[in-house]
Amino acid sequence: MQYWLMKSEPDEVSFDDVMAAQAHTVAWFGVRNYQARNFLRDQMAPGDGVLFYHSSCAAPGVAGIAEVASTAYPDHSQFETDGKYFDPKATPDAPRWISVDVRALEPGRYLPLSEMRAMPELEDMVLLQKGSRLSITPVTAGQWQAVLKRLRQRA
DNA sequence: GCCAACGTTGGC
DNA sequence: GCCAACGTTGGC
Repeated sequence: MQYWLMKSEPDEVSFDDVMAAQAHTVAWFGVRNYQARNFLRDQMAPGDGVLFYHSSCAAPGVAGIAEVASTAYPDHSQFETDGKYFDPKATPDAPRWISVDVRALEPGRYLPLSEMRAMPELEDMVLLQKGSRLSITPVTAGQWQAVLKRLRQRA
């Protein structure tokens, strides 16, 4: 069992959007970075823990707890010729980009980035390293525990 | 394989 | 909107 932090722009897909979706589950598509793709393809497994992070918004931070809900499969959006995620070099026989399904489990107290930066347990978190901008980053068990503890504190 | 130019991310 | 940091592209 591994843990991850996955970034989403709440204007696109917020944690509440996923909670409201059928079975609290959505396809995670649109990852167009090879390192993040490789995490999806090679390392993620159903049941892995996911910190659902809101980026590019007024108060970035972790909005809730989710889990990986499928094995990896080709990202449909790479074949949609009219879509912004279309990749002309991808073919159904040789897909480039990968999706997994993500299921929302538990909304938390919103944990802002500013507060995360002040937590000594998160000092080494990949998300918080200078220049880090990967949309999917690994989280250690210790970091996971520290974040969950905060998310579950009463508001 | 190098590297300059360009594009994107994302916090502020 | 700014800008630092990083990734990708493509000429050579």
